[in-house]
Amino acid sequence: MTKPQDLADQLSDVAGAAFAALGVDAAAGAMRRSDRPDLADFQCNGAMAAAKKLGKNPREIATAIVDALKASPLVTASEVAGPGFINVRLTPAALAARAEQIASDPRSGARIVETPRRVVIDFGGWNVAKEMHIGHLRSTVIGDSLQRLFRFMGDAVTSDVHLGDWGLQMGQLINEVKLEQPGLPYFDASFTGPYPEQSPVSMDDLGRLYPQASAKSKSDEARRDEDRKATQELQSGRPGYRALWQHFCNVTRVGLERECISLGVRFDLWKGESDAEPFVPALVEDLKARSIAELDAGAWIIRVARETDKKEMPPIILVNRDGAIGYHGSDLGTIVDRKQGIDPQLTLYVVDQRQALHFEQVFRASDRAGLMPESALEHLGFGTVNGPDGKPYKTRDGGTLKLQAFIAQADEVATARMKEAELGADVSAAEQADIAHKVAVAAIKFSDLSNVRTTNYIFDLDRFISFEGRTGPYLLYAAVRIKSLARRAEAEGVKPGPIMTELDAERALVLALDAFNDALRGAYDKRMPHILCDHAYTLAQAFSAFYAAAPILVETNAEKKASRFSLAMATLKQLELALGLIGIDTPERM
RNA sequence: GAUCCCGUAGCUCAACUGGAUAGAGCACCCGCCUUCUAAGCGGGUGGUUGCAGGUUCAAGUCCUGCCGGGAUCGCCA
Repeated sequence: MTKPQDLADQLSDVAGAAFAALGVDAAAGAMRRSDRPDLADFQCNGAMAAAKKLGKNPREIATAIVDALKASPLVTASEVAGPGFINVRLTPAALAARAEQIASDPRSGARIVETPRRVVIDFGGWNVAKEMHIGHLRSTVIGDSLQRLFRFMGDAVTSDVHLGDWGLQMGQLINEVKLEQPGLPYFDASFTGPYPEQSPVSMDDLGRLYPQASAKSKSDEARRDEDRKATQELQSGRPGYRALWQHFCNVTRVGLERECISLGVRFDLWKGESDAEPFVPALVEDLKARSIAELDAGAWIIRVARETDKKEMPPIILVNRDGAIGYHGSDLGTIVDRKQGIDPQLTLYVVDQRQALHFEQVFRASDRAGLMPESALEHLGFGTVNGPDGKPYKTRDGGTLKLQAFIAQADEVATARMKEAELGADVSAAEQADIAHKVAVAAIKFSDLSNVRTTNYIFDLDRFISFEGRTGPYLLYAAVRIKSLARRAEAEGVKPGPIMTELDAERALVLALDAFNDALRGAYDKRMPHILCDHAYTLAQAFSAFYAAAPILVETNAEKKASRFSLAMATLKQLELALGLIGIDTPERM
């Protein structure tokens, strides 16, 4: 990390040096925002642990640290509290200086990583022939937030949607189309082409055929064998199947791209499992030659169990007994592809938590095979989206809620809310629709991302698209009020000036702004977007309180007016930055 | 059966990896628009953190055992 430092880091340096002087690791000096704003701005709890190590009285040690802190020009008051808490209150000058720094910094006080890495983020992972539904929201929204965050922190990110386009479901689908339209040339092995350019199936057809085929394959052993065979033939290049499969992919992609535009999500690569296919044969041969892959019950497997394992660790199936490549094999092939192309130092897989075992297996196999070390591969699991019964969300009629319908519904509610509030009456219909959509997307993304990534959550439609309280629209509202303020200020010729922190609300706002860097670091290190959501909300809240308590344009004192205006503008910049990292776009008015 | 995750206010969720008086939002009650957008602000009610032990200056957080819910456990992805 490089300069400038946030207030906690500046204080930590002072306290850390004092601890070091006592022969304790400087890490003991870590300062953080106080839990007790009534007592302090920042606190340090290191004295207690240090006292234990040194066998000394914690209050005695804390007193020594306090003396050092008091000598700092940043500190106006510092004292020992309770068993050895160190409390610090900052000088107005220190707060003002930090506020100025944030106000003038395009990154709003956020630092950047020292050594950028090449990072691949694999998310989305939608399946061909399946329309996006509510269950696909998390990977998309979390992955997108992470790619924005990692880029902002300075890493070289490549995002890849990694479509599910290569497994058994493709064979199932081919056979299902064959049942319905047996006369198509795709099924005629003697047909020499060319195949029709027009797809024989629409997305609606696929949406109908897919569950149908899947159900048959599940219940009917003979049909399943047929599906396996078709899958194997597709994978080994049967022209008719390839041509038909290409139609499935194309038809699906049109719909997926539409959702991406609607959600404001972008991928660098639209690769799929099938793109790993060219890398697999050589990989398999190599692994066989090195005896890493072994033949077992007709399948080529890689054993990944370790003696230290507490749980059962099944081997991965590199090539199944039909000669087809499953998702184990294609995931390894994908690693080879990325290694040869991008050569990432870190790969993040944003995939359902239920696939944790799968990724552990693949990562171990990759490590054993010398493709990429386990340490460079990370599965970022997320919880499932459940209904009120605690089971994966279903609509009242038992079906899945399509993402497109869900977004449309959110748009409608947002539009209705705008009318109700009589806002935006003076803008064009097109702008109104644009605002409503931004509000809807903000509501959806914030609802999802503010949950801890790893836990399941209960999906409540009304709560998801509610616009009051701790919601995406609340954040937009705060930003929009500042934008409105900026327009008026412009018209009145108000200019920003030196920042002062007189009122409690002003102090609180500066402290909130200062916390951005720490929130970013937390969200980045832990790959947890909810920490960013939390920060954005806290900031918006601090601003709303400030906005109510501190008049700006009507303030008669010119210095106060200029200071508050500066604070407002600094807040807007940081709020928009933070929202941008969550994937939320701010309208000009609402 | 084995392994892992979860259990916090009526509801939905936080809690900076062991710190002070466990915080938000919704719902409910009381105030605030002749000052910059009331999708807002201020205040209030609401907790034995599933249960029982243990570790220590300090436990929602760590260890053990229960209870309840969920997920996963070789040729589907």
